[in-house]
Amino acid sequence: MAKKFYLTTPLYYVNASPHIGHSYTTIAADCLARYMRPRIGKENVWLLTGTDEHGQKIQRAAEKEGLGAQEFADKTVVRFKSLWQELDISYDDFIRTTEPRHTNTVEKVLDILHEKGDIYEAKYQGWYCVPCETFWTDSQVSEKKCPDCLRPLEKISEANYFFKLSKYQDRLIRHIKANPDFIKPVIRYNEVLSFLELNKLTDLCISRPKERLEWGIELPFSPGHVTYVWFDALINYISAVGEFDNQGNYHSKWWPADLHLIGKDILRQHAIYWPIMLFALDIEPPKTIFAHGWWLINESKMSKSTGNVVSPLEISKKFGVETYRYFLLRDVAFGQDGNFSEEAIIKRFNSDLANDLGNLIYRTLTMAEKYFQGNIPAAKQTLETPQAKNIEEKIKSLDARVFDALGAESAVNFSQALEAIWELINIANKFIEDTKPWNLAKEKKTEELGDFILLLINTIKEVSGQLLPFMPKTAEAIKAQIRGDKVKKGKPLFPRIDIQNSNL
RNA sequence: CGCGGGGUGGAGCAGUCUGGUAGCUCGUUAGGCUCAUAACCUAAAGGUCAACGGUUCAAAUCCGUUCCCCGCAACCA
Repeated sequence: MAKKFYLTTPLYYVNASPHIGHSYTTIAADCLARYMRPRIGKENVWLLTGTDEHGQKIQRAAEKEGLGAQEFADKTVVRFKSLWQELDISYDDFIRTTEPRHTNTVEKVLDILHEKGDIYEAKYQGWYCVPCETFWTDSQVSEKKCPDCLRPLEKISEANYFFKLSKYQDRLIRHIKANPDFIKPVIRYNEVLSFLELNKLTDLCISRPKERLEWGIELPFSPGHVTYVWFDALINYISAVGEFDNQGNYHSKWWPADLHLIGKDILRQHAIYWPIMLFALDIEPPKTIFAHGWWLINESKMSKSTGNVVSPLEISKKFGVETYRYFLLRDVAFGQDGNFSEEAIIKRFNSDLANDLGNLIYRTLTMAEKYFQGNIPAAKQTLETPQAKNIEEKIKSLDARVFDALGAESAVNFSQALEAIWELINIANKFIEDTKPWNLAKEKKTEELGDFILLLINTIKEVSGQLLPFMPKTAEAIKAQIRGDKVKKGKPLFPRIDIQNSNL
């Protein structure tokens, strides 16, 4: 396993409230960080998240509310931070693109690349919609009308700065081919590679004139321009954990990032722009970029215009944080799209959490209290059944199976890890049925009964340990019921949701 | 003829590379059991594996054709 683990979420754009997609990436990242910490040492894991606060949309949104851009960002960033608190996100650092540590680094990067000749000035032609204050490229426009408001456009030409993506295209292709784990899952790897092989990259426009956009980081070599979103935002991954020296060399104990977790919608920026920026800066690219899928709402893409945006806060309040985390990480294989609905959550909750996990704990502790007055029986080695042996083996091998799914170099598969945990839970439930403890009790076979209970308790302990990164509070709640050599049954952890009789 | 992914019992998926009795979860039905949150356990029903054609002793799996769905197609967080 790696000696250090630096992982990131994207910087979320603060023009609106966080939605389920933001929470998905962040919960996944948190789960991985929690998984890695005990394994390689807390001090060797660094989880970075943060907010992207520059750009036109924020400037506009601020104006709408009669606030300054910074003021507006300050207000929105709180929504993200408090959501992360609610969802038990254990980030190590939270960076905002308006912080000096970031803006300084961006300026430095711009200077270095400008001096090197990888950023150059050029005329830029396109169409401008005066009422919308929006710039459109030729390819976006048809019949000289604004795609948004359909009003006539003005042809404009302005000077802007461009970054030489094209110069590094071949190198990027070589890098991708030499590093099969660079972009994951495979479908995204192929998508990026074939895109690069079939298209010639055009240089990236990285500036906006201040007359059109004021809210951004000024280009050090052209005070009339600010840099444009992606060039600003991506740099956070290095600005948060290191610095450039006077010779323009970057130093960081964390870089290269081990994993950038992103949504598939921002794959191109991360898999093409970002590594090329790093090539130009002579910095090693990240080890892996993993693009996960989307949550669809009633089979369709979540969007503000259709009004089907799901609030993570609302769902976690309704079903519990632990349920929310579990559902997102379990219901679809990481990388694929999923369908989000309350029905789907309830189904998972009832079958996995209430019936399988919750019930296993509850029935086991009930027996421990009923037959042994809450004492965990000492081992007597009387259980020799194949089922018992099987469980013992499964307990021993669970850690490795979860590791294969989650910790191994090329795997980030939360649902597979959870499936492995649930396999043990299900075997334990069957084991109870097969052993028939109620008969052992009637026949006064106390030693067997004791060994049986002990094995179940050991199962539950292992399960709760493995569950920790996914559902930290649940793991704690389970531990609280099994302390030392005593058990103390609490209320059911996941009381079944009765759809008919609930007001959900 | 742009590139790519996919169409498998009611739902969601695995299996396709390395052909050989079609598997998992949920749902449905029947039974069992009582430690348990109407839970748990067992069993059953249900699929011509999109269609057609080919290769083969044998195809969901290989080849060809057709139909359908979904991503990506340059600055969009």
